[in-house]
Amino acid sequence: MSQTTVPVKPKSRRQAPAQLAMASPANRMQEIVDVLRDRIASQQVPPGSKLLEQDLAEEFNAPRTAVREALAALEQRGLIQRIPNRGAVVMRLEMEQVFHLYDTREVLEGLCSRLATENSRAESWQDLVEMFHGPMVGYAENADFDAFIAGYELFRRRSQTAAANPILTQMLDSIYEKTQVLIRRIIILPGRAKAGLQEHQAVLQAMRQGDAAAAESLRRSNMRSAKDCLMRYQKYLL
Amino acid sequence: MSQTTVPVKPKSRRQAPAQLAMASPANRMQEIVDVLRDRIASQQVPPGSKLLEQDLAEEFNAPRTAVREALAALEQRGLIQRIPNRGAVVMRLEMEQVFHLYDTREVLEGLCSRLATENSRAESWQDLVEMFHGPMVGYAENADFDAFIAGYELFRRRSQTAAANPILTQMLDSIYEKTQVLIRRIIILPGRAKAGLQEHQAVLQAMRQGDAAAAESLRRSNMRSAKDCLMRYQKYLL
DNA sequence: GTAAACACTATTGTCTACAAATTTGTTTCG
DNA sequence: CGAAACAAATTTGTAGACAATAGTGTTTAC
Repeated sequence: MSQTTVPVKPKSRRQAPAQLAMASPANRMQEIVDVLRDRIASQQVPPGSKLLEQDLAEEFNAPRTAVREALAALEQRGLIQRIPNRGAVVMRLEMEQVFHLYDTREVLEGLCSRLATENSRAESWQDLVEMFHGPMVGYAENADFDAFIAGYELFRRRSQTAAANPILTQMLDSIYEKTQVLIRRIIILPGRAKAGLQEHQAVLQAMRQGDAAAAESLRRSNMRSAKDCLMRYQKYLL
Repeated sequence: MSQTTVPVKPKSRRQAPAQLAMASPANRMQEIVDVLRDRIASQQVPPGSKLLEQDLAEEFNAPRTAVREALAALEQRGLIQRIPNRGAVVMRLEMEQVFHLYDTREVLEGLCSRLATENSRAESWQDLVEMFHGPMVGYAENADFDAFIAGYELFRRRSQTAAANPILTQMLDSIYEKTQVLIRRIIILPGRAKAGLQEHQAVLQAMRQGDAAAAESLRRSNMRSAKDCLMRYQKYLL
């Protein structure tokens, strides 16, 4: 009664073609955003670089308007900075900001581990437990960082999926896309790979036992440890 | 040496007019975003309403392009939904999403209280302690919800400022602008105002004593308590 | 009388042209 | 020879026009 019904009219006169799953406004623009996002995150385009609208328009065979919208999106995500009549430059991340990112990431990752543990059966983590006690040990010892990082990302993806919280996922992703480049630099620091491995093992053990509180606490410790390492060696990094 | 220098040229030939503090691309567009944000957050425009580009363009005396950019920004912030050739509607928040928001908010508010405590002198919270033991008690008893909520917001602002973490601030704001309407509905629930007041008093006491860990823990309890209240009375709310 | 087919209207999406501002290059004066 | 002033070119910002698509109303056939 008091429920003010939606102005949406479900009067199905002509069936909708049922292809609603597409990108909202322009799939063209979204592609530009994705490509630029990858380039920035992987530092193919270094921080401080200028992004010219016309160049991008020619490269993507798109009108300048589409590029403009893409740049607006990237600005909102904090990946580029646009100065009024001077164009867009790739955001440079200062050490201070990195610390802010890691402080925030700490509590979000903790939440993610907790929710993942609460929402899924304890046995479902068995394969990851085995992976982090098996192959991952080898990757760490042999300094096979690509495989090692891939393991980390599998853990993250699985955790996020199990946590089943879109808001959380979105926020974590917005942090990842800014700090992605740092992971490769942290992992090569003295003792970091081994420490990270052990910490992940501890988190996974808690998850395997269904101990959500421990999983959260251990994951947060893990993030703090990574940040500490970052602080100790910051002069060698940025 | 290995430091790839920026393509930015600090060759100061003609001094910049030093008015860099303005909104990035178009201050016109930003205004439209802000106004629409307020209307949506305060539900002057109810969920499910259609937003017509032309109407908005006329109202703001702006070209449709500007309105379009504003809508794109609002979509990215999750306040509206744009369906390909059908326009933009104000996002409706489902109960499930509200719970996701509160789970995430819990850990972020906890972090905020902890950082605020760590970064500022313990004495600096004295005035808020007094406010929450003085005037705020009266507001709660007399059901003066506007003043009560204003007190809450002062606490939040002060905490955020003291925490001094832009990333955190941004994420909390993005949660606030979605749940803002709920606060007025939660506060009137049986016993909620009084419980919230006591919980805030506890958090402030911890902050006043410089106990950052306790502040974080108590703030998280506070958020959980609010969420519990929300769950218990959800059938009366959304 | 109901349902499909057609035409019309309204709204969104895309593109091009023009205006404003900034940077770069050149010249001139001390 | 260096610094300021001027001019040209590049680049961003804005606006409006055109095209495409979805929704609505009307007609027509069974």
